Amino acid sequence: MIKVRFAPSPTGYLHIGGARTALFNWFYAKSQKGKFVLRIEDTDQQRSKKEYELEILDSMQWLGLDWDEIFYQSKRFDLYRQHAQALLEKGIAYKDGDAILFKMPKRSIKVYDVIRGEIEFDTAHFIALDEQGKPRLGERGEPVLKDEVLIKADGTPAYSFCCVIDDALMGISHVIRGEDHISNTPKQILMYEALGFSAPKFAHLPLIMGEDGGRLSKRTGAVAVSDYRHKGYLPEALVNYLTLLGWSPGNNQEIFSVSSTIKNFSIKKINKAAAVFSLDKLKWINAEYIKAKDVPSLVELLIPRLKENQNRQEPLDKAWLEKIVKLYKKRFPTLVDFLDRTAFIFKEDISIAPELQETLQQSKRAKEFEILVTKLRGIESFDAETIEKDFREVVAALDIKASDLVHPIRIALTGSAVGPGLFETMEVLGKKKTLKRLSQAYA
RNA sequence: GACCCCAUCGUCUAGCCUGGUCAGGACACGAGCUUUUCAAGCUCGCGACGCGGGUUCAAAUCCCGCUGGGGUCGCCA
Repeated sequence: MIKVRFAPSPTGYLHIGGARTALFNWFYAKSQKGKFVLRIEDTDQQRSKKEYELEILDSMQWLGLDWDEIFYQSKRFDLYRQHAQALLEKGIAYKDGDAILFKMPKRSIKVYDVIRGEIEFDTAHFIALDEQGKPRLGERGEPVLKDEVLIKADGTPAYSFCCVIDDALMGISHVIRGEDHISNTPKQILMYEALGFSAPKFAHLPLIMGEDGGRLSKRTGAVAVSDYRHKGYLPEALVNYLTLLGWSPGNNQEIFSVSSTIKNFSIKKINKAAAVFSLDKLKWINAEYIKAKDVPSLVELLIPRLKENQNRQEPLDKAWLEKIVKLYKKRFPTLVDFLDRTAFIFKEDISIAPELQETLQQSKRAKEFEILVTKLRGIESFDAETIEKDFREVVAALDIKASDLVHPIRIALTGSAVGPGLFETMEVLGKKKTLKRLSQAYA
C-alpha cells in the first residue's frame, strides 16, 4: 500500500513551501488510495513550541489536508535510542563522549528519484571540516570522512536518524519532500542498510522561490499559510495555486478542483525546476474562486471579519450584506479587499482624500446636490430603480448630463472616484447616509 | 570551494520520454469594444526554446561542453 508522510518541525508556522510539500504528499495518497501520515518532528526541545504545532495543524485543516495518522517524535526517543544501541553493538556506530555516531563508509550510493531519475553520490566527498572550514586530515594525510550523528551528546536523537527509523517503521512507501533534502538521501540510505531496513522510494520536489529569484522569505512577502488566510485568500484558491506551482494537469486548465487533481495526479508529472511564487497569479486565482462562489457563502465568510472590523456585536442584516456582496463580487480579489472597498458603507462618516476633495469642490454642484437631496428625500422605498428614476428627472429638469452629477456624487458618497453603479451604491448605503453625505458635500 | 539538482515568453507552464505541428495556454503588460467611473467580460497585440558543439534529411525534444541559477556541506530539521 502507498503510504506517505508530511513531517513538519514545530519551530515555526506552516510555510508556503511546507504546505505545498504536504499538498503533493496528500494528493499522491488520495490518488493512490493510500495513507497520509503527519509526523511532528519535535526532537529539538528548545526550538519546538506547542503554539507552532497547533498553528501547523490548524493551517493544514484549513487547507483541507486531513491525515490518517499522527505521530510525535518526542514520544519515541526510547525507540531511537534502542536502534542506536543496536548499531553500537554491531560495531557500525561508535560512542564519542555521550554522543553516538554512525561510521561513514567510503563508497558510492545510487539514489533513484521518482522525479529526477538516478542520482549518484560518493561519500568520499563527505569530508569533515575543522574549525577553519578546512578539510580535516587523518594520520596518513588523507581527508577524514564525516560521521553522522545518531544521538546527540544531550541524549536526544538527531534528525536523519529519527527520520530513517520512522519512515521504515511506519511503513512509508514514498518519501516526497523538498529538493533541499536531496543531499541527505545518500546518508539516509546508508542508515537504512545498516539497520537492515529496505529504503522507500524518494521524490524531491523543486523549491519555491521569491520574486527576487532567491529563497522565499518574509522580505518577498508573506510566507506563512496563516498570513494568506488572514489576508482573505480562500483555501481552495491557495491549494489550486500551490498545485499549479510545479504541476499541471496538462490540458491548459488553470482552475481545477481538488477532486480532479486527485483523479489526474502523478508524481512523474511534477516539474524539476524551481518555481517563482507570483502573488499576482495567486490573486487572480483567488478572484476566480470568489467570482465562482455563491453570494450567501461569501456573506458567511465575510461576517466574522466585518464584526471584527466594526467592533460590533449585533447581528448584521444578511439580505443587505448579500446586496453589497453582489455589487462587489467581481471587484475584490481577496476578502480583505472587500472590507477596504466597502468600508464607506459601514462607517458613519468618511474622509475624502485631498485631491478628490478638490475635484469635488471644483465641480461646483452645490445647487444641483440640494435639488437632488430634496427630490430623494421624498422617496419611500429607497431602491436603485426609484433612485435612478428620480435622478434622471432632476438631470432632465436641470438640462445637464447625467455624468456631470454622477462623478461628484460618487466622490461625496464613497470617498472614491471609482466603484459600482451609483444607484445601487446609494441603495446599499441607505437613504440616511446618502442624504447626509450629499448635504455635507459642499458645506 | 566541493558535491548535487535545474534551465521554454517578465512569471507559472504545455510540448521533451516515443525528434518532423506558424513553439500552445494562463498571469502580468499594451490597445480596442462595452460602460456614468472602476471592475468584470469580449477581441487583438507584445513576448521564450541561455550559449556552443555534435548525432540526424530534420533538434525545444537525443548526447557533450560551457554559462547561468538553485540546494547542501550543524550534536537545526
